[in-house]
Amino acid sequence: MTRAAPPQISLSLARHGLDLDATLTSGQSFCWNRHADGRWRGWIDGRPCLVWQHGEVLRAVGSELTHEAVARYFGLDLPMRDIFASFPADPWLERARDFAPGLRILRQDPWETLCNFICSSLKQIVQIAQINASLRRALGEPLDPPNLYAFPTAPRLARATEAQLRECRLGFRARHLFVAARQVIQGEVSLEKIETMPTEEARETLLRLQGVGEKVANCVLLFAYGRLEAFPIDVWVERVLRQLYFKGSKRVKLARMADFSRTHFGPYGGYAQQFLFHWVRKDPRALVLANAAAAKKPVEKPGEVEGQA
DNA sequence: ACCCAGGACTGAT
DNA sequence: ATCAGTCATGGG
Repeated sequence: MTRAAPPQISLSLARHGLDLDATLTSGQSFCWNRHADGRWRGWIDGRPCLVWQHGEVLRAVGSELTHEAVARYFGLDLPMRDIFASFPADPWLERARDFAPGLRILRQDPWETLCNFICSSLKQIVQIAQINASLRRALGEPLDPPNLYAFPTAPRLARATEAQLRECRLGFRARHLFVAARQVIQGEVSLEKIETMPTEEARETLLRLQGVGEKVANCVLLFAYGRLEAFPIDVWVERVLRQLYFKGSKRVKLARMADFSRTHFGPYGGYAQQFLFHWVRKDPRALVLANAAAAKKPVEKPGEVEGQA
């Protein structure tokens, strides 16, 4: 049986701007593979698709894929002008933003995003992508184009044995994922209800899940629920914050850095965080500059606020 | 061999 | 409330 080829979706990026490569390699999504011709094979709202960019045009093909779904996924409805305008006058942040100004925060499926970040602890980004692919192959529903598998649903993961999960190289994260899946299917946490909750309540709800701490909760809030104030602090962000805003002081505690980040970077702090994260990971000069900043002068007075207001 | 990775959980202070 | 130990696994 033959199907009509799905229509090609085309979106103008003239107003909004987008750097597809930077966005898809910035450690927020783990289901995209870049072809040699520059096209990206991946998933939007659980539907397989192909996406590519020619300058100020974004194109996508995939069955049952809509213009609105693609625009929403890439956050093309966000007020980027306001977001940039809300940033503080901060030379470091400006540098990070200028490194990849087309970096955008995605709006991904909450369940898959939750799973990805439960699996993310003490893993490198490439390994998280490998785990995502393994889970699809081992437990996901096979789709029409062969060798293509949907991400396993919560019931499917809860029905799996912990041994099956460990075969996906999850290690100690297998139990976390297994328990979290049960919590979701038993209604202990409703991923749908989180959608309309105030961010703080949404965060508290996510924290009830096994394997979800502050960092993972903030990643899910930011990369799936569009809560742009959520500010995940992983080892990279912690390092760059410490070096740039606390002069390398090892004694500053994480809670204080989170507090500083919220007030300093403002209502779209999550976006600032993503620019900083991508910058320190991808720009070799970032580490040099950050180290130089940290070497300037260690703090003397522990009570003082180091980061410039 | 050694250190690190988009951390969270547990049990002892 | 804070804090070190521990948890698998693969890359560099």
